[in-house]
Amino acid sequence: MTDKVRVRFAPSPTGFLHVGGARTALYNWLFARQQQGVFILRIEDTDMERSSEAMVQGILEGMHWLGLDADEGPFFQSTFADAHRAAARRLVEAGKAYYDFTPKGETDDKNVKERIADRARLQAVTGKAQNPFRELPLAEARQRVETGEAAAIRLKVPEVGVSRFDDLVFGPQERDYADIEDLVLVRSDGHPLYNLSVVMDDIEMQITHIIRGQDHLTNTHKQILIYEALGATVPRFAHLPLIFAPGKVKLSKRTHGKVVSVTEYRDRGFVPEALVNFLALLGWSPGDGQEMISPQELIEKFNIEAVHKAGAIFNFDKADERDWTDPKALWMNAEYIKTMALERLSAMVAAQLQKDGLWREEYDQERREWFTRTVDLLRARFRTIVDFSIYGRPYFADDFAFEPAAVKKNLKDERLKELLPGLAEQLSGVEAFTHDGAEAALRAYGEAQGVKAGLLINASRTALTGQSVGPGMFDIMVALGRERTVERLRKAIAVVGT
RNA sequence: GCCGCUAUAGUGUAAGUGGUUAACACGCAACCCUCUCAAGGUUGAGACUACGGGUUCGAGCCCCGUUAGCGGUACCA
Repeated sequence: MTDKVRVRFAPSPTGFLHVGGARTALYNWLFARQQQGVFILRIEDTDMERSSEAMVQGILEGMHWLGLDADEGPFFQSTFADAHRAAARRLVEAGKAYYDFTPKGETDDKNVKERIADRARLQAVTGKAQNPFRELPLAEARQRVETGEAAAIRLKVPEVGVSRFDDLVFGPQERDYADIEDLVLVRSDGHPLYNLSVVMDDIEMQITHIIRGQDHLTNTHKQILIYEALGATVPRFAHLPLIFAPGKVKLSKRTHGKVVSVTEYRDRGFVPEALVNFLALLGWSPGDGQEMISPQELIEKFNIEAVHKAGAIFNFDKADERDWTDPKALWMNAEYIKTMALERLSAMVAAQLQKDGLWREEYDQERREWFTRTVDLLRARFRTIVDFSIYGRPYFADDFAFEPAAVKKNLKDERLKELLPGLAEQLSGVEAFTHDGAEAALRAYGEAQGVKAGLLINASRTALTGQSVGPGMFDIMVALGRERTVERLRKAIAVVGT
């Protein structure tokens, strides 16, 4: 490896980072880090109408959150439009491209796909005519352009032969030149088109490996033609299988909502490494069955040639609030929450509580240890950081709601109106308010009252947290402390039997 | 229409150069733990490897065909 690896992630400025784009960015980043190469970010804003600073912000935010910081950039493709136009003109001068004076056709109301098919069917009978301007003498063409006549610039594609390249993921690819039209490089209004722009920029930025979505696979042949016309070295290509929504349909924000946006994962309590881990495994695996892989390990183990060829489905159920995104991603996030360093988790939870107005300065002062211990107690059954604010609310705040189902299940027994205050009384008299101390007191009280301990325990859980599930009851009591425990047990009689 | 890519349980992935009951994870179900479960443990259901041929003693793996899905095909990116 003599030349330093240089890769780029080149998204359109759509206002947010798409999970598919995030995976593409991730694979580029992994490859760059592994090869000690350079990772570049370039915004493909050729389509001027669709771009603005704000549209780029979401992408930057998403990448930064995931930890995929670029070594160079962001660069903006539109900045280089003049160079692209100049290159196209050079190709014309060199006889590798030509001016096409055909008036720009009217676009009817049919969709693109239909128009293309119609034209193809027509050509099947007519026979494909060669562009009449392809062989127009250069001097004549130049003169017409100088008089102000509008002309697009098209690349001259060889009439016979095949184009070949070896894709790192998809293997050997070939395409007949006869199947490739003389592509437009620059529109008649002077606007350089995508295929020219990417190639020019990739040459300029000395990109060695182009890692991108499979939707660019067949067009790669066209781009190679441009590289060759320009006399540039053709880089290596690695196309990535697409990520689909359930039903193998295109994953789009329009139809699938925010699940496709990376910042949504941040906002809904994902640990960035968890999403990175999940995304990495969507189309690639280390082969040894390992699933929990840190970014550092990913860098070591990642192998572009082991990337899958078949598209993957990003599984989620729009109707299910709990499974708002892929269940496996959620599971993975829960694993990270369970196993990550407690200090870091606590910091993330603290930020979340601050955001939701549940934070108290003392959690970082005299109750710091309590706070960390509580986070540790709760993390076993939470799947996102946001869960700490929602399901963890009773632990961090005194105003919390009673879940109707929990009340119905655990606070139905009318006897509880007497038992709960009684239990509160008992607990306030316990000398050591510890897990075992509280348990002993509760069981003794249950026995004295002739009720099963389970009734009191389950009722207490709901009385203390409003929920029917959670950590072991006595752990909850200790976490809340004697005072709050006693108070909540007494107040809960208001909801008994409701 | 034409060109191309792909095809292993519901989902994500395994199964070096063809070799035994197709493995793992998520999800799902049941059971256990028991004070709850959305935690933990155990077990289980779920795939005639898209379909049809062929080569072979033997095919998820090789060959041919079919089908389906997807992508491309544009003065979109």
